[in-house]
Amino acid sequence: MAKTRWLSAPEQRAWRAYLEATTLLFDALDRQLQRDSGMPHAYYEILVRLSEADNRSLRMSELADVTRSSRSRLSHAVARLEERGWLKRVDCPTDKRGQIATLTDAGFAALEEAAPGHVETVRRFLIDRLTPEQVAQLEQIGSVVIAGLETPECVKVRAEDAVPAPAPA
Amino acid sequence: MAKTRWLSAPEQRAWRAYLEATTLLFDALDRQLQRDSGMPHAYYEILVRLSEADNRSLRMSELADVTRSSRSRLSHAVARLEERGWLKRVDCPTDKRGQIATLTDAGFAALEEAAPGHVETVRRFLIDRLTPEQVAQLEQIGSVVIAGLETPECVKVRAEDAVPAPAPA
DNA sequence: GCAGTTGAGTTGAGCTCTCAACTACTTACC
DNA sequence: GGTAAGTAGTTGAGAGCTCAACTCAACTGC
Repeated sequence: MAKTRWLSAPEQRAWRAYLEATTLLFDALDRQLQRDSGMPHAYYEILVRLSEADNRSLRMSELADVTRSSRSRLSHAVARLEERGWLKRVDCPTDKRGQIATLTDAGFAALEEAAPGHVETVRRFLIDRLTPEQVAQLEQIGSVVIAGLETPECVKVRAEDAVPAPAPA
Repeated sequence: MAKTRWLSAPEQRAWRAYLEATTLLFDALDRQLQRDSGMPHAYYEILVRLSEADNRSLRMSELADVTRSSRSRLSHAVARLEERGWLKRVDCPTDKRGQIATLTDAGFAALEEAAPGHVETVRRFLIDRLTPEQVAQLEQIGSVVIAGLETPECVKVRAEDAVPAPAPA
């Protein structure tokens, strides 16, 4: 294995600031949603994505893709959400292996109830603290990272092996 | 309650890009560490912070602060790490309520073993994808968010109430 | 038309994290 | 110096997540 390329001082500072900020922020968001709406953030995301889809419905695998969730995590989560009556699952007519998750009216109502407090928290702890330039920078940085992690090659790596391959320059 | 200030289009894009990138990245980091070193990222952070401290030791509450962890989470985590022999706890001589966590040689060795693969992954999926300007921007953004979440007022809010108070402008 | 393989989704065990309750000690105040 | 309030840390129950194993359906090639 090649000699480790440790992080430089500026890189280290950036990584730690990002890590700490994100830890604090995500914890705060999860706590707010859990307390005020009785759901973790991951569940909120599922409701949001379903609410935006045609017929408020998505195949499980599409839902997993857009929420950046593993199949297993989604399967567990959807089971819980179905127990609460916030969505229901029906068989896919064109592919008998498939399941389609549909947001119920109760689920939509729960989302409408939860959204204002959540958005307020996102604003308060993130967006409203940044300049418009920083908002744009954050989008740019996020996009680059997403691109790096969703190529077929990296999806594979993510799933099974992160050994330093001849990384794309 | 005041009318909700929804996110503008650029704000929404930035928030979602950040959220998705972070979800993917943190999942990838956790998976790499779990697979190659048998520990979650939170445990790695604990080992890192102890290794940097004087005498490789910190009070539980200081360790909780620097790792941005709740007391409870840290207490559970330290108990697991102690079972593995990676650290040990001793009573604090000056405050009988206190406990001091100390990294053992085995813990230090585990960290040395884990670090290269972890740093490689951070580089590969984050740092090496960014320009030096973006690295600096990320540090700036992170610092602003941390500052907003660690003021006494917000610590309190985080802990008990995120209702839209007359937020600092 | 029938193996073998791939894809969709689920399940259960094990682990981490959260929340709330609790013990034990310390500090402040009178 | 004794009580009240605050601080340090732990604990247990409950919930969500990960990993690996599994079922069932759809392709693929012959």
